[in-house]
Amino acid sequence: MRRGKVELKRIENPTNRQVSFSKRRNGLLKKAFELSILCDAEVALLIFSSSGKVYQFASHGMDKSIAKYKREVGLPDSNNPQFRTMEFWRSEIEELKRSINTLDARLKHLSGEDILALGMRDLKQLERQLKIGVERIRSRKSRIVSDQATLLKRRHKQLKEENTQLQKRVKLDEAQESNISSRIVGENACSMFQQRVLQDEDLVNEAE
Amino acid sequence: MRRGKVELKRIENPTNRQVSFSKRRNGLLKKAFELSILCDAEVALLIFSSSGKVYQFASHGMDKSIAKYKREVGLPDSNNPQFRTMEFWRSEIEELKRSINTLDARLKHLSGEDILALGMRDLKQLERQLKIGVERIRSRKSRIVSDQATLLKRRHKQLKEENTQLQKRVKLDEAQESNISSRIVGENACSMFQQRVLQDEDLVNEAE
DNA sequence: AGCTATTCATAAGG
DNA sequence: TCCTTATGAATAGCT
Repeated sequence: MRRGKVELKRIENPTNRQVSFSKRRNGLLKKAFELSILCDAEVALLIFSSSGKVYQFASHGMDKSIAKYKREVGLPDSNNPQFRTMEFWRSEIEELKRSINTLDARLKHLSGEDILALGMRDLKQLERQLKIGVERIRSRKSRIVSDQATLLKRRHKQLKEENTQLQKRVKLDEAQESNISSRIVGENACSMFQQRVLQDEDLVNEAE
Repeated sequence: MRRGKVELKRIENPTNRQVSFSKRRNGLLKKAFELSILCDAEVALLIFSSSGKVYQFASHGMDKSIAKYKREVGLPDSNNPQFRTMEFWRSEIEELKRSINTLDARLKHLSGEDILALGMRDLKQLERQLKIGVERIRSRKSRIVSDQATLLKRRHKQLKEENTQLQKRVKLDEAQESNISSRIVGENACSMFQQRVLQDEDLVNEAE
């Protein structure tokens, strides 16, 4: 039974505080609800307990009421993070789209498309640029071809040397009247030779 | 003096409703305040009157409480508009960046840059494309030159005709013993002739 | 959680 | 809008 009016300060006893919280919270939620019904008002109530739990009442939806609050009270705050972030993204996307348009136009020009609006000066520069590109690509192509030719020559030389060695060995074997172990060595060497030749054919085909 | 408990429905009498709103609003705000003090809770209360006025109480700041609500309640709702919008923008930007990278790579290749990783097949296609571009640009250039040549020829013809007419007129004037009015016509015709010649010289220069 | 004494809130009326 | 008043509602402290 209540003795005297309650003092307006934090209830120090944790148990009493928790009990009071529970009762007053329900009372507040009930009164918020009643106000919204009886007086046809939009009421939004958020209660966070000190232990972190959330209790809420919102007659017209919490998000709707928050949006309304932001609109009516938070409007002059144009440097709120949401607004800034949105502006940032908008400008970011604008910039990216501009980049794409520039790149796309340049690409078309280099392909000889959409060049009707270009003047003689631009056309000449474009042609110069294309010739440089062609030259670089030709140079790269011949570099690849010449590298592969070098490789072929080296392999050819290796093959010839192997061949010489093998012929020597065959002669040696024949002279010594061949036995089983030497025949096996000879077969292995022969399959290695065939493998190399196949690789070289691939290289030649690709370089065409 | 209250007779019987209040019925939980909208108060139809507008005056009574307004008075009740005023009283209950204050009561609710007071109780919200008491709850926050007595029980050490975070309380945020928004009341919108039907006439549009906003009343609020927030023990820890309205924006702070709203942010806390969004964090704790709005987060698991992954299909809320904010989250969707953010995801949409992120993917939009990703896609744009990918487009830019593709265009940039293609542009470099067409300029003969960054082609070390390309194979013989790609290089050949690139060269073919560049040659097409060069051909289109050359074609456009010669079209411009030939158009201008046509224009020059037509003007040349016009000039010759004008010349003939002028010579005839001069002869006629001389034969009639020239007067003041015929001299003025002769001077105008002469300046027109000089102007045309200057324009044609510009055309020839630009076409080089 | 339920009870109860007590204070509080507030509808109606002026 | 404020005051008054009667009365229902809320709730602190206890069990």
